Amino acid sequence: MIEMDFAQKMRRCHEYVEALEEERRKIQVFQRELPLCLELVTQAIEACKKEISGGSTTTDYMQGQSDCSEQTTSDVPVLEEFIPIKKGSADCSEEDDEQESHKSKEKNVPAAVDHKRKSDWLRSVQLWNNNDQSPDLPLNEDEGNNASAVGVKKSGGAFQPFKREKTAEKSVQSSAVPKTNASATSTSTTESGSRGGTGAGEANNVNYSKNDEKEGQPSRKQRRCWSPELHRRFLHALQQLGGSHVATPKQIRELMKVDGLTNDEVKSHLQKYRLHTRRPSPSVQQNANPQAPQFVVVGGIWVPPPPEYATTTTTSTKTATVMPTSGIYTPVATPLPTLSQPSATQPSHSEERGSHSEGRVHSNSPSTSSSTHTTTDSPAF
DNA sequence: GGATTAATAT
DNA sequence: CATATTAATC
Repeated sequence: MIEMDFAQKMRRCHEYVEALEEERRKIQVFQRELPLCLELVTQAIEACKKEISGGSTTTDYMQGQSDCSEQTTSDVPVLEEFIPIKKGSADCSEEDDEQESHKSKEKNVPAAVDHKRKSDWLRSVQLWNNNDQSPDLPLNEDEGNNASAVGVKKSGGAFQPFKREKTAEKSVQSSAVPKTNASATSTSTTESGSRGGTGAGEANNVNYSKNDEKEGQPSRKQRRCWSPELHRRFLHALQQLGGSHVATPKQIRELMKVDGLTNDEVKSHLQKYRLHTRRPSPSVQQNANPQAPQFVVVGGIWVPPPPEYATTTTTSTKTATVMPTSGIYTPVATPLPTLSQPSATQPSHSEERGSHSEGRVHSNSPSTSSSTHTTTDSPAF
């Protein structure tokens, strides 16, 4: 009883390694943005393999993949997990609860304190607003649904067209722009439609046109929320295009297949994304090591680099200790269920994928050509 | 693509 | 009320 079969252990190890490798393939594309991440994963893989091949007796850590509690302070802060943190903010959130339990449930959470700290920085830099389908932004995923990996979107109270509660008053100025148009109707009915027939019904676009008739007050567009879902797609697109540095908003938009999404919106988001992927803390306490990014993005969430990097080695030698701390984590990058746009509701299909003004021929090779370069350089942004 | 501006959130 | 974030515009 005390110990499970070695065979079983082995199996687990293998599975883990496989999972890791898969993740590695996924982030390969982002090696520029998250070199550290890549390296860490690689190291983890190696360590695991080593462990497997070598005598695997001392492997305590494999034990339930949910143990190692106390903190893994040492190394491998590796992709803990991601799961969009929610910020119960008003605008577009309706998620409810248990994200926390979500994460912690599967694998232990080190310590309350630690956890707190983490979430702290985690939430400090999120890119999206937590809601899935924004009230007025119908993303059209086809029914295939893609609620797969990322913590299952709660399709539950999906949307409420009018949800401006607290902000309502302030944003009233935009009141002139009742974004609550048709959305109410269609959405309300298919609230669960998060995966149901989402795209179909809602043709409502975000037209908050500046001035319709009277009032030449060019009010700004209603802020659109980048839900995790949206961001996810954004990332996917980015990935397919070969990275945030080569992707162009136009292309991204097309790949995302979200109608109502404009170029500028994507552009803006991209800008922010790049900003965040760079060096968030350019000021104080600069690391001696410019190579080590301050933050990296994992599955859309920015995570801080391990303390080790701050002072110690660049090429982690001590990596040997790397271990599969956090047992199984759910991959954020889901297979991307072949999005398809059911309804082409945007007149602005001028430059679809037929005319790439830019002759960018990115070879998207996320999965296939992952071999040679593993932990390599960090371009130093 | 980057800098500003405006609206919000904290 | 000041500051930080973030999306919209310039």
